[in-house]
Parts: sequence; C-alpha cells; structure tokens
Amino acid sequence: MLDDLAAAGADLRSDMLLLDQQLCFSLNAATRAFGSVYRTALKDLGLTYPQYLVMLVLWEHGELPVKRLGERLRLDSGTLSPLLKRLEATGLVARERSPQDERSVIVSLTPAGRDLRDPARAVPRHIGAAAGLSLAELRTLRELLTRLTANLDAAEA
Amino acid sequence: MLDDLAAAGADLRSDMLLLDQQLCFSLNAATRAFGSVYRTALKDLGLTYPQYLVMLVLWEHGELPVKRLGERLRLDSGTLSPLLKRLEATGLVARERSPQDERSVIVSLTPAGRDLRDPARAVPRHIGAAAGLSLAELRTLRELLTRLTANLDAAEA
DNA sequence: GACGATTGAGTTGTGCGCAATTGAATAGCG
DNA sequence: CGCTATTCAATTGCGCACAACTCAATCGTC
Repeated sequence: MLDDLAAAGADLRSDMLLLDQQLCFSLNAATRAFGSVYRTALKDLGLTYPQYLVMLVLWEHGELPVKRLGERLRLDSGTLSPLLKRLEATGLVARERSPQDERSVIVSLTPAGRDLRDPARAVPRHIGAAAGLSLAELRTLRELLTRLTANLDAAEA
Repeated sequence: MLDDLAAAGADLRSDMLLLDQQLCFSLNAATRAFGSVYRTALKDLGLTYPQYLVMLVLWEHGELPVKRLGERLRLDSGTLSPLLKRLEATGLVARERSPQDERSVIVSLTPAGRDLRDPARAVPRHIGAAAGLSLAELRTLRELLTRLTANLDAAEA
C-alpha cells in the first residue's frame, strides 16, 4: 500500500499518517517535559502544575465560578472539584455558593493566594529560558496548537 | 525590572513571559484535545491512547525490553508496568524475562496484538482529518515540539 | 404555580504519570 | 573470588483526567 502510493508519486497521504503518528509522540513528550520543568520550578511554591494553571487564571480574573474556570482550562468538574478542594485546604483559595445562583460555586483568592503571585513571577522566566526557542517560534507554536485544539474540538462535536 | 526593560523599549522579555504562560495553556489543551479524539477513535479497538502509543512502538519494533519502550515514549516503569500488565491481560502482549539479562523484561506482540495493526490503520487517517492542519504546518509543529522537548530535557538535567 | 428539562458541582471508578522505594540481577573493582 | 555499586522492573502513594452518575437549583413551558 505504501509502495502503491510511492509509485504514484503521491506519498502525501502516507506522509500524513507518519507525521500524525510522530506528532502524537512529540506532543505527549513535549507536554510531559514541560510539566516536568514546571514541577521542579513550582516545588518551592507548593503547587502542582495543574494547580499553578488554576492560580494563573485566578490571578488574572480575581474570582470566577468553577464553570468558567473549566472553560478557560478545558477541564471539567470531575478534575477541578478535588483540585480546588486541595487548594482550599492549603489556604490559597476560597469557595462559596453564588447567592444569585445556588448551583454555581465561586472560587476566589485568599490573601495567601494573592501573595503567592509575586514569588510565582520567577517561574515563567525560568521556563522561557529552558525552552530555548525564539520568540517567533514560540508564537508559531502557540498559534498552531491553538488552531489544532479548536479544529479537534470542532471535529469531536 | 520589567519596567526597566519596557522603558528600554524592549518588552521582548515580558512578551516571552506572556507567551510562555499562554503556551502552557495551549500545550495542555492541545494534548487533551488530541487525547480526546484518539480516545473515541480507539474505542472500537479496546485501547486507551497511551496503550495505543505502546502498541505503535511494538508494531514498529516487533519486541523490545521495557527500558527501550520507556525511552521511546519518555515513560518510566512506574507508568509502563501496570499499563503493560493490562495489555497482557487483554491478550495483546506477552512479557518474559530476558534469558541474557534476567533483570530486563522483553515485551512482545501476541498474534492478537499483531492482528490489531490492520484495523488500527484507520485511526491516524481519522485524526489527520480532524486536525485540519496542512502537511507543512504539521511538520513545523512536530519539529518545534521535538526541539522544545530536547531543550527542556537538557535544561532539566 | 406546577413540572419536565437543563445546568452546575460533586462523587465514584478507572487509568495515566511521576517520585520514592524495594528487590533481584548484573557489572566492576579490589 | 568477594564485595560494592549500578541497573532494571515492579510497587506504593499521590495527584490529574475523564466517563458516568447523582443531586440540587434553575429555567421554560404550560
């Protein structure tokens, strides 16, 4: 089959297959390598990588319901609920039912959670250096990943 | 410090910080979106996404020790051992101690595992279509991810 | 206002990912 | 040869991710 296509001079499709397979390897490897560097960088802050991502959103937005947090991070309540309980247990975050809609839970920063923002500023600097890619390359990478995610999510639905 | 740089007309560094933060979001989102599409595509085969990655390596190499499998996939025995036990339980894979070196375990395909390769060929085609990126873009993406991983791993060590 | 449908969090169960540890087999050095 | 150090797989413990489900609150329609 591969020979047939090669013989036809159009191995574009088989290239696509190989690339896709290689892409799933490299995407997974990159995510875990990224996570690994973040993990060591976040160790002093007492945060895991996913917890740090949640804190980033909260530092940006101040407070918001679990639903919005999940949309922003592409995570559902099955993941967020226990994670937020842990963040609450460490005193970084507060959770309370919205008075307007008793179904939703508003997640907000405690003073300790806000105070963590400053020491956390060192983290992306460290990662940026370790990544070793140019600004243009990082931009390209982010843009491709964003489009890939949008396309995949659209195809899924 | 950020102000100093901005005053110098070079917010390249702060751009880097923002980009890095956005990159960790998009990288995570993309990985999970990818995994989600693979999950549904692999449902009929009875494989999870990580199990599929293991099978890909085995389909390519025939058989190899757990160590090599882990190097190829950037996974350690803590992840692979239970995963391989599950693949063994479903009858796709066999595990046996190497006679040359009793420490290492050789993982090989059973006939059922080999037979799964043909129906599995439909999977990357489906993902490639859902990705919605050009061949050139996929190539660029893979290349950037590979370099990113290499750089991060080097920085980690 | 009553009621079925929908929405938002939470829980449970399964599997992945990693750090830390264990234990057995091998390699290397004196 | 004997002893230590290293290597490899497996295990344990913890946290993340997701599917499936529960339950309460809200919305829509009548």
